[in-house]
Amino acid sequence: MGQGKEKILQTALQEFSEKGYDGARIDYISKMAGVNKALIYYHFKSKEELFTAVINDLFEKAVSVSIEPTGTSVRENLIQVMEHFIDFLHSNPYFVKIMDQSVAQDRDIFQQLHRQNFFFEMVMGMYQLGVQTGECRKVDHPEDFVVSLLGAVYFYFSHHKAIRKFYGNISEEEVIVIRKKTMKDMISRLIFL
Amino acid sequence: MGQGKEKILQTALQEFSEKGYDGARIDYISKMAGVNKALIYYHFKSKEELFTAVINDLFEKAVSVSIEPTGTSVRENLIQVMEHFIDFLHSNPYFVKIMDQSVAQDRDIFQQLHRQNFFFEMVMGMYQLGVQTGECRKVDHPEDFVVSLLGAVYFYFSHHKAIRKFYGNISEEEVIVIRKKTMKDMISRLIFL
DNA sequence: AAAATTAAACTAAAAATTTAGTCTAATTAT
DNA sequence: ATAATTAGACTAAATTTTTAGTTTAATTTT
Repeated sequence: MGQGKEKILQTALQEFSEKGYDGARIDYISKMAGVNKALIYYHFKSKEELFTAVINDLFEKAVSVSIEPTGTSVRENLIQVMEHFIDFLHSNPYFVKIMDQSVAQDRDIFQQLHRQNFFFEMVMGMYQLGVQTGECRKVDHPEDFVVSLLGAVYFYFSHHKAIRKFYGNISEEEVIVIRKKTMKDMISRLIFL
Repeated sequence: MGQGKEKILQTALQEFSEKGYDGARIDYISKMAGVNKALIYYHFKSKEELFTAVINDLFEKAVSVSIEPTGTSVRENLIQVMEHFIDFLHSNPYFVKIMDQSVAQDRDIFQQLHRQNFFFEMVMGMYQLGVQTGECRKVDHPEDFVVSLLGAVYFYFSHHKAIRKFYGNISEEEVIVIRKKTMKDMISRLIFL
């Protein structure tokens, strides 16, 4: 395999994540990737198939970074998982963008990806374990708490462009540190005793 | 004035919010609105201008529902404002959708809308007042707490399609009640003493 | 040799935009 | 009063532009 295919996928990810499926231009991708347009159609049947390939490629690389918490308490593990989530969103801005583009319009490939539920289920499971071990307080609607927590983490990244200014002139790394601290605080106060 | 213009704006809001700017089709808007395509160009110079008109129209109607908390404590007021925010997002699904479409791609009209900051500034101001009156605890990075809270509220609505299933077979109104309760709980535990 | 890649011109369809004109109700001039 | 004029709302059809996708023949890489 030549390096063309990989370059096309990279560039297409960027283009799709910035412009969305409809806004993305094949001509532009070929120009940016420095390959001939015909090469794109040599490797991929259509724009739709290129998009699908981009998504699958992204998920393969993304989910391969799996999450195996190693702490000794539910609290520790939950915080580990959340920090991992924050790091992941921080280092994969295209992931967030293309996710949101695909949610906003609802592209069918998205309905098929069961990985969407994965994170929710995991956090939910950890909470339930915490209730069993007596570490977590019982709440009436844990699913709503989990959704709120995930939203609290996700929102900053998904609306980064609009939100970032509220943090002033510090580096992105510093923001990430603050975010982790806040989330730790939130988790502790919200669902632990 | 004929009823055409209003009908076009309504239909265009729906179309843009569902398909995004690039995915939206003038043909489809005219068909759905039951008007001739040329009428759209009679009222609006271009697709871009129609989009801008839709956004402005939406903001006018949306922000006219202003928020004047009437409680006697910062806590009460903050909760009132948040509940109002939840109600607003609940009853304006197009607003949320078109917001997210416009944030994802960054359409320039969006940078111009100062109303984006409005809600953040208000909540932030209320928190600072709470610190002065001794109702709220001091946190190192209040801006990050406010962003997190807003995210916790917003996320459910922006990712409604993907998230809704976690709540099971209850009515949307019931979910809203739960959401309000959760937010009240979160606010109390997170920033009040 | 086979696979990967380029170049550039091309097609067909889709979508945006324009044109040239109609219809109607209100306003103005006679 | 009534004829002339106007202004706004609207339409049908044509035009222009954009864009995905193709083709062909040649070149480079493995």
